[in-house]
Order: sequence, then C-alpha cells, then structure tokens
Amino acid sequence: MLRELNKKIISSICQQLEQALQTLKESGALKSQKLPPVYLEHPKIESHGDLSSNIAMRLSRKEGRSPQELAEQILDALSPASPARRYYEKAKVEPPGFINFFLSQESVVLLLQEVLSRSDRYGSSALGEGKTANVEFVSANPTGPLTVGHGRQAIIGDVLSNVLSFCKYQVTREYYFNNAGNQMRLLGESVKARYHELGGEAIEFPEDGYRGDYIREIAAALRREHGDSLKASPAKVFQEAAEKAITDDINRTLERIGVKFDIHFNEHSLYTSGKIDEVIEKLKQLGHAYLKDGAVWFKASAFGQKEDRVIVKSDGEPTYRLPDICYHLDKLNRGYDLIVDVFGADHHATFPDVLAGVRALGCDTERIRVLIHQFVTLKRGGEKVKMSTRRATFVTVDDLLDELAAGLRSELASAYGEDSPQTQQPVLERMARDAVHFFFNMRKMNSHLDFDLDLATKCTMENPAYYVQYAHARICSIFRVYRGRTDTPPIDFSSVPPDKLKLLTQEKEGSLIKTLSRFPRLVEEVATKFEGHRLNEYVLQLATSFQSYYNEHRVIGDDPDLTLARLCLVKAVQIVLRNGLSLLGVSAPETM
RNA sequence: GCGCCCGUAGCUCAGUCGGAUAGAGCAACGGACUUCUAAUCCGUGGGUCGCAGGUUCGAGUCCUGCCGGGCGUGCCA
Repeated sequence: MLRELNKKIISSICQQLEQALQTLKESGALKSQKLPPVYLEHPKIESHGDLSSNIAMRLSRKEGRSPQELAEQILDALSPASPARRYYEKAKVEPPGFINFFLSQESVVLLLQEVLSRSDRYGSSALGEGKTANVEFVSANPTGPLTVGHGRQAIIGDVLSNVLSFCKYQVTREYYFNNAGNQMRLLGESVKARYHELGGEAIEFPEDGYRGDYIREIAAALRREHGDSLKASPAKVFQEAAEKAITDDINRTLERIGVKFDIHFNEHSLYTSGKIDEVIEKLKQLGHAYLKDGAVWFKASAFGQKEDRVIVKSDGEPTYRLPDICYHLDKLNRGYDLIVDVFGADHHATFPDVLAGVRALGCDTERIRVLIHQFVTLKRGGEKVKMSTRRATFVTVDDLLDELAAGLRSELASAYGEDSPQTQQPVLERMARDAVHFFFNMRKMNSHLDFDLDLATKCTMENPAYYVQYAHARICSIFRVYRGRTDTPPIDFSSVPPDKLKLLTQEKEGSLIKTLSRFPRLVEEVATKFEGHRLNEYVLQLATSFQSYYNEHRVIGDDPDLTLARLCLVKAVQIVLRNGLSLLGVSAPETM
C-alpha cells in the first residue's frame, strides 16, 4: 500500500487536473479538442510549492485566454472529492499561470514512513520486472593495461548495471575481449622484439608496435621462465603469453576497483564456432555483401549508411566490423529485452555500421542502446596529458589508485597520526576505490571528464565522495550515542506511529523528507535515460541538506517523542544515502 | 571538407518534455567548535548562458548560420 507513494501522489494530482479539464470541456468552458498532457514538476524555489503544473500556460494559446485566468478556472474546477485531495494542503495560482500544490503534513509523514518501511529496497522500481538486460562495457583489448579512459567506462557501466538491477532487471554484465585480429598480432610481435632485445640480439621493432614498459616486463618474465628457449618461436607464442599476462592484469585492476563481470566473451570464439563464416554466407545469400578488389564488402549503403564497408580484407582477414556484427547478433539471439553498449567516443563512427549489419541480417535493433561517453581529459601540473596506448603515454587506473592512496595517506597521517586506523592500507585502498567510483561517474557522458591528477592526490577535501560518506558516518554516530544511553529501547523504525512523526515540523525537516521522496523517481529516470551522474548530484544534495539540518537542530534531546521522530528522519536519510551510494559502488562507512 | 560531442561564475560542472529570480562545489573574503564527529555549518562578492539571427505567451534548453575545443572520418580496433 505504501509502495511508490510519491508516484501515487503525482499521478493522482495529475488525474485530478485532467478531470478538471474534462469537466470544463464538457461545460463548454474549454474549446480545445485535444488537451495537452498534464504533468507535474518540482519547482526550484520552495515558496512555489512542492509540485507545479504549467497546464494553463500550455492551453492559453489555443484557448485565446490568459494563462492566469485559465489557471484560476482550473483550480476552481478541481474536484474536492478526488482522492488526490488528502495529499496536499493547498493549491494556489501564481503568475504567470502556474498551479502550485503544497503537500500536506500527512503526505510528508507518509513519505517518511515509506522510506523507513521499505528500507534497503526504497527507491527500487518494478521497471524491469521479468525482463533481462545485458550491459557490455570496458571491453578493452588485451593489448595494454586499463587506462583512466577505460576507468570511466568501467564505472559508468557498473553504475548503470547496478541501477538496472535495482529496478528488477535481471542483469548480465559482459566484457567483450577483442582477442583476435591485427592488433593482437602486433602485440605478439612487439613482445617478441623485446624478448630478442633482452637476449642481446635486437630484431626490428614492428612499426606501430606497442611501446609501453609493460611489453618489456612481459618479455622479461618470459626470459625468466623460459630462458633463451623461445628464440626460434613464432610471434604467436609471444602473443598468447602477452594476452594471458595482460588479461590477468586487467582483471586484477577491475577487481581492485570492485567491478565484476558475469561473462567474458571472447572474440576468438566467434571464429572457432563458425559464426563468422555463417554471417558472411548469410550476408552474401541475402545479396547484402559482394566481392570487390579481392575483398568482401557489406552493402551498408542499403541500410542507411553513407558508404559500403569492407568486412573481409583481400588477405582473407575480417575487419573488426564483422566480428562486431556477429557478436551483436549473438547477444540478440540470447534473448535479452535490453542490450546496452557502453563505448568511448572513439567508437562513435563504427557502431552505426555494426547496427546496419545486424539489421541486414533481419534483426531489429530496437533493443540495443548504444551509449557513447566522452573522454577523460587528464591534467598534470596544469598541463593536459595526451594519452595513447600504442605510444605508451597513458595513465593507468592502477597508477591512479596508487596516487590516490598515497595522497590520502599523507593527509590522514598528518591529521590522525602515522599509525592510526585511518592510515591502514585496506582503508586507504577502499577510500581510493570509492573516490574513483564517485569521480568517474560525476559528469554526464556527453561531457568530457576533467581529471586533475594533482588535485586527486590531495583530494581529501576536494573529493565529494568523502563529503557524502561523512554525512552517513555522522548519522551512524548519532545512533551510537543514542544506543550508548542505558535507558534506550531499540526502535523498530518500520512501525513508528504517524502521530509521533508529526512532530517533524521544522522547515528543514519537511524539505529533507521531500528530498528523500524524490529518490524513487530519480532512480527510474536514471534507468530509462541512462544518466548515472544524476545519482551523484542527488546524493550530494541530500548530504548537504542533512549537514545543514544537523548543524541547526539536535537530534537527541530531552523530549523523548521529538528525539524519536528525529531519529526516524535521520534513519531515513541514512537509508537513502546508503542506497544511493550502493548504486554508485561507493561504500557507506560507519565511521570516518 | 564531412559526422558526433562540448562551450553556463576565476576553475570544474549541474540545469528535469521549453517555465517562475540561471544553481552547486572549489577558489576569494567574513563569521560559527563547552555540542549527536569542524572531513562540518552560516554569510558575502562573483554571469552578455561562445556570437548572430529565428521559432513562442516564455529559450541556457528547440531550429539555422558562424566562432572555438575534443573525438572520429582505414582493407587498424
């Protein structure tokens, strides 16, 4: 019954408005045949109420009357018998023609009760009930360590997966390993060259080879293990060893930031299973592929693309498009209701061809959502750092975590002492991980994410993750103090009577509860629009409101009833902070 | 050249289907610790929303053109 109360309030007020419009129409007071949709928004300014409708303004042109006048008329036509009536205390017309609703104290109490009774499920929506979703992200080639660019993608994908999961989708997190093709061959040749170099007989380093130090390390490890015995081995041997080493390294890093996958899909398996050949054949059969200059071309131009594309080169090797088409076909065939691809901006030009290919094979691509995120701009010493895996000018996620942990260590050591609990390695590691999660998800995907390394290393004060966590820890502390009192019975927060909660009459208490009540709607919006960053904003705003409240009012006081009511409020804030942080993959510590 | 993304306070960015007085953090300045954690709070200053047109009751938001930056534009991935 308390399920998704905020939604219920909004929809019943909308209904009441629609009814009023209908009544006016029937009585001839409204001439418009088609009425614009009614919706409510949260006004930015508190004096404008809690919910607001602009319906009068939208009608004004068609009706040829002033919005103000229309609004008054609609207000008068609101049925007092509507079930919506109990939710708000008053409704008011404000110029230029808004109808503003002010929630009743009863609503506020009900909203608070909903948070307390649903607890860790508060904010969860039934959006994906009975549906499956596949989220593909990171999918970095095993040709080098994870860079901060991949880091952003890892967190974006992780958070979206969490949110979909929270909305009852059955989520599969998937990592696509491009472990076939040209780049991998180049990787093998690069390692081979370094291996020979270390043996004192340098061979030519491949043009466009991978020049990072990690290539040398892999070569050195091979020497330690096999000595000189790989001297005559083909590049393939080095490629396999390198793939193994780099894959392990990537997985270690992912584990370090707490990002897990359900499926690691190997590109290579598409070849061994014969699916690649099947797709070529099928495209040819359907007349969507043809031979030209010794290569196989996909007729992308017949599917809305600008030009046709090579899918098998004249040397018989497929281009990346073919396995990509094949892979997406595979995902579609697995029957997911929703398929999300998270790609970096550098893939922007490639996915339309892939989707066209999938359509050419007779599948519709409506279930596929491609999300493109912009790059991470890295700054060090005020300078922008240019990153390239092949030229080895990159900052890895591991480096970043190390720098963060080191920076935190020195800050915390000077605040709490060298060997304090706050400066222990596991604590620092967790804080660094939390910071990375929060930071990488803070901006909308379409924006570049500016990452200032100098700031990150001293980010104790600057990182908003700590701010939110501090608010949570502070609430925990209130409960510790409360429990520390000898005469305090444990509270069952899910069944506090409404009349006790009515004592929450302070302005900041009301607005805090209203902020809490927006959480479920927000979660749904994040899940449907894929705007994970709004969670960061929300959680930050909630923490701010709480800190302000905390500073102004004491929770534990002399009046036991008021204390109880405030403990309930604070408990609800704790619940929502925890749920929000959990979606972000950020821990909610009990103490700081 | 063409395609996609971005341009909002000194810096980093939000800005809900087009709504009311464009917001936040940081930085700057001034205050608040006998307190449930000062990793906090309160206050002040700070804006031609890149530029120019257009659409309309109303534009940071939509359309067109231009300027500036990023990423693409492969028989690389």
